[in-house]
Amino acid sequence: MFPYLCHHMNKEVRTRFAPSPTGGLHLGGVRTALYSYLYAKKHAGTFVLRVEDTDQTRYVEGAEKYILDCLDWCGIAPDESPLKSGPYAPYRQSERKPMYKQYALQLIENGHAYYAFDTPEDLEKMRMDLKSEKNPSPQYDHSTRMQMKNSLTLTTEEVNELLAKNTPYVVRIKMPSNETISFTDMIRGEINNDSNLVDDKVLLKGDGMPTYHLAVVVDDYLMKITHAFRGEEWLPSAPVHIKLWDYLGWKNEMPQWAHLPLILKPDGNGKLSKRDGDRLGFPVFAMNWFDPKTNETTIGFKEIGFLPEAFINLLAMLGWHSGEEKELFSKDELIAVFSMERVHKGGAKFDYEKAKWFNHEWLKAISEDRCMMSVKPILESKGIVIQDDAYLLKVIRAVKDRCTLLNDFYTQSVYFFETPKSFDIDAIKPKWNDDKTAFFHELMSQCATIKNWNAVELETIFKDIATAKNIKMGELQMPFRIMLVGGKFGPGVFEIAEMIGKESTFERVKLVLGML
RNA sequence: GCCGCGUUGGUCAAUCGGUUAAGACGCCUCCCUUUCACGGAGGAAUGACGAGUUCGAUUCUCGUACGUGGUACCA
Repeated sequence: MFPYLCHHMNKEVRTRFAPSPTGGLHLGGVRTALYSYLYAKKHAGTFVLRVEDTDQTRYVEGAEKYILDCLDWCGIAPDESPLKSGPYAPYRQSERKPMYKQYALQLIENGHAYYAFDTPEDLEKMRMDLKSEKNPSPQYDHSTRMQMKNSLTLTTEEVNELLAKNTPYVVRIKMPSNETISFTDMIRGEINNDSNLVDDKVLLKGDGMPTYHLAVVVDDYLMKITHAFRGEEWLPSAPVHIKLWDYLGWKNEMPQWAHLPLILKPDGNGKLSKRDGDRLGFPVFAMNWFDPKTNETTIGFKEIGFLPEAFINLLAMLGWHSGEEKELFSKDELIAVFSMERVHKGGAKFDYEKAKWFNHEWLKAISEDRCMMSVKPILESKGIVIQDDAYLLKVIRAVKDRCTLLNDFYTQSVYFFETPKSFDIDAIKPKWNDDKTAFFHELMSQCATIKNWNAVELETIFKDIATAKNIKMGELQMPFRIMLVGGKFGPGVFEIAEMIGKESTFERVKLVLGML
């Protein structure tokens, strides 16, 4: 029925995420990886990570490991990667360097590419000479290539001589003239480009490394990639890739393209960047990123207290929608319902409030054990000593609904473990009087004889004394809360008192009484 | 400048020619709660603009505007 689709339908689905190891892993990058992962898993396929480290000048130590760690944390670890080798190794383009040149040469041989010997100065001169108001950025293309120093304008002998003398050169694609280059994008449908407007992109650089354009085509072919997802910023260079697949004779093996919409900054306009996060106070990287060049650490979603479940859930919903009202999806549910037909075309502004809402929902959804596993190390890292997991579990139950991020558990539960370091005295001092001081002394003396310290009994005694002394409960509960918690928050006071025990309760009451 | 892509409430979005134009986040009000949350019930708020096609356009076509991406020996 659709013969042109058959070659894809019969193949094992293979998708890839191909980041450059140049820094922190951005939200948009994780989402590209996530969609690639979901698509592959939905079709029982393979998800590959290929490191695009062809630009040696931008290489950052540690970035590759970091990216793998991020994917791991998100639960979308690749099936094949530099660390988990597979049938198409190596998975680093720098290690694949010897593989690219032959294809560049093949293109030259077939007349679809050419040697270019222009120096950076030559290029600069051409651009300066041709630059005008109408044409602010002149290109190396069909209109200019015959004025440049390349194997199209030089004789074969001249070219061979330059080559023999090891003259630096690049290989450029020779874009065709007067041709409409078309392809079908999974998200956007048919896209057409005028070949005259596309420049002769460099394929092989002076250092022998391929550019992205050559490498992505060669590697997607060699690695048998069937579906290639990438950011929308690649759309303008897609025609170059389309022609490359064609010229290399691999047209029938070309993957289906999907150019994902951009994630935009919440205010104003433009692509979301690390700077926006710094400015607006939210992370844009998946995990903490330590930049060895600046010695600066940028906060990540993980470290600020996001659950990986929530993180991929919110990312999935940023640019995709199931069509139903359900918004909370586990990874497995996403795999089941994900479809490219429901990916949006337009960019989406990132909304941190909504992101936090997802985490809050996930916090409610996960098991108490799971929650404890995540929270315990956070509390311990802040110096809280946890002797009893059963007690921790009770604390978590008591404060869970009040927490949005994992780190909130600290402020919401420190007072269960230690005496508050500060008390919001201003909240009670103005209305304080001797009657109230007497109330608390009476409370302690009556409680001293309690055999079974618990919230119900404490509350009864508390109320009885209040009634006897004719003081409103509200006037007493708040001070009591401040004494135990330090501030105006937390679960019911009597419940807190029961949990921290009689001794701690009295200790804190006396402490604050002394401050009034 | 040129080229590509996009445009439903403040934000994420449903709708695939006929609806009172869903739902969620956020915001506001009320209830619950003598704290902060959770929860519950309500509310305000939307099809960029202009043509055309059609009995009928948010939906299809064209134009305009706006936004965004690209225009490197960076990816």
